[in-house]
Amino acid sequence: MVPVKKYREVDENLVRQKEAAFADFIQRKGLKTTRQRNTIIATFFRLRGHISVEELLNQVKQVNPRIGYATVYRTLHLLVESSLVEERRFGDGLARYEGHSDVEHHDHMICLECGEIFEFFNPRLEALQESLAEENNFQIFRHRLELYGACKDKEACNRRKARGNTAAGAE
Amino acid sequence: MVPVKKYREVDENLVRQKEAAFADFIQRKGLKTTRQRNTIIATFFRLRGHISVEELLNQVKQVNPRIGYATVYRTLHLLVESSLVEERRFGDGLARYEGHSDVEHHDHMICLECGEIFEFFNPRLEALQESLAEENNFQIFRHRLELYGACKDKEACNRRKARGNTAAGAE
DNA sequence: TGGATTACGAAAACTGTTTTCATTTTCGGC
DNA sequence: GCCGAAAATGAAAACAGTTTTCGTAATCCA
Ligand SMILES: [Mn+2]
Ligand SMILES: [Mn+2]
Ligand SMILES: [Zn+2]
Ligand SMILES: [Zn+2]
Repeated sequence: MVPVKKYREVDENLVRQKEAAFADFIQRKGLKTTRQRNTIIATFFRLRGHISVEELLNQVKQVNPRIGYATVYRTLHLLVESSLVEERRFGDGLARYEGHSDVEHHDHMICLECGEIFEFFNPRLEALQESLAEENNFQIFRHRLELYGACKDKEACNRRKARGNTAAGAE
Repeated sequence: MVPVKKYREVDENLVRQKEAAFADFIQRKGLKTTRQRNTIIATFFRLRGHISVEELLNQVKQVNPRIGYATVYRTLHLLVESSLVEERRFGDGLARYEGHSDVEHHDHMICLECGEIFEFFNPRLEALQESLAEENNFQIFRHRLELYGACKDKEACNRRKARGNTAAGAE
């Protein structure tokens, strides 16, 4: 398995690069730069993991309490459209978002006990998918692979469960 | 690629087998046999593909128009709990259900143009997932793999698009 | 067959998300 | 700097799919 690059600390250079890329996107689309959007993306890109709308809004409100749900939703849609962010759905009913500046394409293993999400990437798996698509005369745009199960390390798993992990926290 | 077994016609023996299995499940759980549930499962098991609640209800109502949403939802939950049926979500916002009496475990390729869903199964892919989980000290209970893209056979794809396929129809 | 238990169906409630709409902000041209 | 068209905001309403409630009806075992 190829380990997925992980950042425990926020890489400020990367964040600024992302912010600039989003500004570009906004410009290209003829949209306007706003204080709220800046706050939202600045906050989002400094969060790790798989962030729900509510989690993001809570953080955002600490900077500017007047920002509401609608603007967060709208900004996330723009981030997805700009390809700076990907939407995930792990089956708990909420959309989660992850900036993939710091993690290239990857898939997920989700522990149903403790909520931990492990990220992985394997080139053979990707290649195999391509060859299966080929056989079927099908062209893949994107894919989604999720392995649901449980940690085998029960101590670590229980510890996480105890402190109430959610599906949000990857590593 | 290992082709997934497909039934164009309903296999009445299989359906009756499923009905019996569900009756068993109901019994074991101490629940009651009802006319409505019988109608719903009899209808469901005779449908092919990836069925939404609304599609199922429409069919069911042709047999007994008094049956409502709630009972269909409740019965589908029981079917899933009994492992006779699996719930799918292909990202169009609705849950879809498929009885896997006639199709063993399989994954999906979804054409975003025409809505066609191709089913496939590949042992190497399954094995590879297992070995990746192993490496990660993770035990897989179930998984979900979806390839989103487009048919390369554009004539066939357009034909299907023209007659308004939905994500429901797999082959 | 009585009666505790389970199921039903219509409607209300819920959840996450999107839309509406009145108001405010942005920003290119003057 | 100011104008004004265009875009964005936020509160609230609307929405879609699903779940729950609650009064009534059906099931099924002793
Ligand atoms: Mn991830
Ligand atoms: Mn299928
Ligand atoms: Zn765990
Ligand atoms: Zn197609």
